[in-house]
Amino acid sequence: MLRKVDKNEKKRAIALAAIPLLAKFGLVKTSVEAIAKEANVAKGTVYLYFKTKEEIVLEIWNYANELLDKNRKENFSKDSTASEKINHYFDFSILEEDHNMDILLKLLAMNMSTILNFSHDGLVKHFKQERIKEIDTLEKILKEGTNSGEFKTIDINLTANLFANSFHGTLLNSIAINKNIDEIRAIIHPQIDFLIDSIKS
Amino acid sequence: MLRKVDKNEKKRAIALAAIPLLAKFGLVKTSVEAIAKEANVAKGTVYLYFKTKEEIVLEIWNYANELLDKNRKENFSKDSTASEKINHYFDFSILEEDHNMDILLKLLAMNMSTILNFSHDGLVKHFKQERIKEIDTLEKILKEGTNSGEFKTIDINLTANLFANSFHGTLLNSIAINKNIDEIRAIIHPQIDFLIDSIKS
Amino acid sequence: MLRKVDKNEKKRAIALAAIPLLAKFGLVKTSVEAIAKEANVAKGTVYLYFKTKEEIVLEIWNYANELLDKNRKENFSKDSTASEKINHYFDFSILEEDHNMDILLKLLAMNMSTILNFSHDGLVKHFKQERIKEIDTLEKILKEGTNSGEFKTIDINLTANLFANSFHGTLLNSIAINKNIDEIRAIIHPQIDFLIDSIKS
Amino acid sequence: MLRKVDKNEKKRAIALAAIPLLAKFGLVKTSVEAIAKEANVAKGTVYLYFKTKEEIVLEIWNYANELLDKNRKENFSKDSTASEKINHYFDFSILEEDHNMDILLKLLAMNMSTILNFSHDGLVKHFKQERIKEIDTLEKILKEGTNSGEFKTIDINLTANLFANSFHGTLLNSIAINKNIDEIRAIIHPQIDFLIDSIKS
DNA sequence: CATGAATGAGTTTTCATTCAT
DNA sequence: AATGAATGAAAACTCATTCAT
Repeated sequence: MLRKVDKNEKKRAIALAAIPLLAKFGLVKTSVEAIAKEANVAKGTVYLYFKTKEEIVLEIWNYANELLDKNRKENFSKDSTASEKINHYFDFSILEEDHNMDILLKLLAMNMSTILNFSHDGLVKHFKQERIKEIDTLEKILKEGTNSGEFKTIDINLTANLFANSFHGTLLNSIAINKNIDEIRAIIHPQIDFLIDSIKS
Repeated sequence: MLRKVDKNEKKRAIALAAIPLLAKFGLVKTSVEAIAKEANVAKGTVYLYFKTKEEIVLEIWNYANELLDKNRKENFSKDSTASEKINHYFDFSILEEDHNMDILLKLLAMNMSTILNFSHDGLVKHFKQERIKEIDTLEKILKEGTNSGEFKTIDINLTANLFANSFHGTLLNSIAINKNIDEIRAIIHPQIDFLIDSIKS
Repeated sequence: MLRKVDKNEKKRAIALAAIPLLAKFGLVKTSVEAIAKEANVAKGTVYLYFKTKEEIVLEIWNYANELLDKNRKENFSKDSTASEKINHYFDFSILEEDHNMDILLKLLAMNMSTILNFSHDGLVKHFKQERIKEIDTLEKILKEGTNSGEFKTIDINLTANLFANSFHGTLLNSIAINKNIDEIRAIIHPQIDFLIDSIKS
Repeated sequence: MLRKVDKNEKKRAIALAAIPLLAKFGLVKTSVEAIAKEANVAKGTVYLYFKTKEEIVLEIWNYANELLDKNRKENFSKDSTASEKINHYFDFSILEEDHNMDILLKLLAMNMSTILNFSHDGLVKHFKQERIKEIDTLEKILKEGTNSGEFKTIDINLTANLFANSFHGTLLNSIAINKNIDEIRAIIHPQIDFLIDSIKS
């Protein structure tokens, strides 16, 4: 029983140790050797917990999603209006307490890079699920807003996608040209505000 | 008389032959060997025209930009209103005559993937320049629209970025989950229309 | 329990396996593949013990120096006069028990060839150190001989260099024209004797 | 008739252009491409005059020997004593008028390196002939000296070899540790003098 | 559970040589 | 005679993965 917990913890520990490396060098240029060293285990040990190198990325992705979900749940509970919820949906300040956001950004870039390379089916599948979940969440908030009269009558799905896509586009474009977390925030929030304004009654 | 070979033409021919491979397998998984075979030349010949494998990507990128520029120039000349210009800026139907758009999409994905991996300085530099050019072009169109009274008074830079980012975000998210060109078009255009509506006087 | 492998032993084993190949084909024409095959390991294993092909040569050089030092120490302890010591300094019969001298000669040729090509800094550095050690040793013997009255008053440094250089010259010239160890010995020893005679009181 | 002269001249011109490159980078690291460029001809042209890259080295060697022969002939005619002749045999100051001696030294190193690598039969054969000629010349001088009473009765062959070997040994050892022509001269001449002294009556 | 030595397929890149023009 | 585009064999080196201990 206890063993099992240990196992998951160790798995996650190895994955977390890999984050800065992956963020810095990307998946291809980060060797299992380096990950093992960073996690203070032997190379063989990594393979006890992960069948392939790609699985490490999957574990990190899981971790990141858990973080984001937790973040959003905490934020949402404090909000009253739909606008506030949208704002919080795209806000990660809570993560900042425990993590170096710039590393997380690079990690996101690496994940997106891997996905865009179609080099790992598991990751693509995961990404699709997350996308669906995301649009779903945004649609719920938007519906809430229209129901309450806070927002105009809009095409819910279209608008949810617009929010999500412009957010992701800004993120990726910004990361690609090496902007840091503060610069990115300064770009994203006005855009979200603009979009919210354009659907407010 | 020498065997007459137009160096630039041959260089481009090799680069174009590489497109489907790169689009399908990504840069890392596409070997120079495979590119050579696809281009019907010997491996050594590829290195006659490109110092490194990465340079092939750069040549493709150049080619793509030439295409897009040509496309836009042709489109713009036919337009009268700023709204039409924006719509055309994000429309690539002309390319469709000569190219398989789905392959070009995968290629775009691969390029973005390479950029997000920070694995090729030349490409990142190129990307930055293109971004600047893009925002510049969009700002000009928006200014034109506000001057003519077609658009409301808006934050030009913010709006230009919003257009560009939501376009890119949609593109990348869609490619990542394997949507084809027609599906992507069906998502992008309503979003562009939505944004145009929100700034119309 | 780990598979017990003495890293140093294995490293040396691979290096020793490389000797006949290097002696026969030289450094450039001997591939790591061939060395691996000769040592009955995989190519990757060679790189586990040596970062570059050149490092193998360095290890061989180390080995050769250890052999020679051991040989000289053993010989010197038996000698009484300076003349005898000089003679023994240039005598390698003890090595013959364990090694094929003709292969060692070819190896020496290859090392000298590598040095004269300036193609490996580490080796050149090593060679300089050995030269200094050699002249040093010879000077000590010569001093001993002059102090004891066995030799005339001579320019110690000049004479030490003369011994060393004529020895090396003979060796290299002989190897270059494919003389075998016995022929070389027949040339070297009379020369050494001639030089000793010319400095005897 | 004229054509033939042109051909040899061009062959030599290409070979001479190769000298600094070969001296600097060695045979293996000097590409035919680079030699062609240095000689201001196309790569294919080099192969009109030389069947293989190694033949270029052979041509250089021929050139060097012609130079040395000429140098010695001129010197010898001015000399009266055997001692002077020996001194002049090992003196190349005349070459200095037309050539950068340090480059010639590096070239010599490269040649010796090639020979010690047994990588070119033609060169080894050439080297053997030169050795024979050299010993022959020295023996003649020594005989002259003993006949005239200038030298003691000595083993002519042994002494000739000693002169030649100590000269070559000094040269190679010095080049190997990067000494320049002036430093080398400062080492060689005292050694030659020492040897001459030891055989003087 | 943990290790780390061993593997060998796979990739990039170089360059001597050929030969059509 | 001269060119230089094309070739493809050859080599160094990397690294994910396996498995004996």
